[in-house]
Amino acid sequence: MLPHKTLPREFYARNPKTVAIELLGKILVRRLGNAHLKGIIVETEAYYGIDDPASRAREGMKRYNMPMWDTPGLAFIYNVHNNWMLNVVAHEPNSVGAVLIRALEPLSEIELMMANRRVNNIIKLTSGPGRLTRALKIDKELNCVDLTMSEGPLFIVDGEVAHEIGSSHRIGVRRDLNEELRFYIKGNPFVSVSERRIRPSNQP
DNA sequence: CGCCAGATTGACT
DNA sequence: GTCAATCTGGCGG
Repeated sequence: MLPHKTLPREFYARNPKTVAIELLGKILVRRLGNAHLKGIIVETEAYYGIDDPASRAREGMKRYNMPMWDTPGLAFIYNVHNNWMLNVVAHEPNSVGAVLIRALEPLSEIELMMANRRVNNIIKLTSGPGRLTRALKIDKELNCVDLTMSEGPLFIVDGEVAHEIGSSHRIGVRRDLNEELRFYIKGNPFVSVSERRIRPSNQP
């Protein structure tokens, strides 16, 4: 089997919703020294620009959210309640957007991930946006890293997983759009919130 | 500088 | 189910 190829820039230069759906099954790779920590992306969320009340871009361009206006395929990383959120910049030309990586299925260097998280329950290892960044040692140092570069510390490569896709409203946001923008691989045990625990909508 | 909100998590009733 | 820890960025004084 040939080594997986990184996803090209054009992959990310599309509507965030499309990118969120197509990132499912792809493989996130974190290089730490000689080790490659890998996980299959099993859950994502799409965020738009100023028209999206749940988006970090809703208040217009600030220093911390500038990557959302930047080149598609860069990492956009910020902190929420002491947890780092890993996003991929994704939008059409002259637009704004990002995709949040919410859960991974651990693939390789699982021992290292467990050591980083100090848990021995593999289900809890990378099932959640804050959990996976801890397991893969991802923080603001990697903000704006180019995820199309296999020479870098963090990148995304093609996967070969056939899967069925589920969708729901986004998790944990205060003001959601009336649109399902969370996507996950159906039946995958590493998805952060089980299907039956999802309410039909976040709308008031 | 202090205050507050937030795309969370883990511990606990 | 409840609830607090803990950090960062934005904003007001």
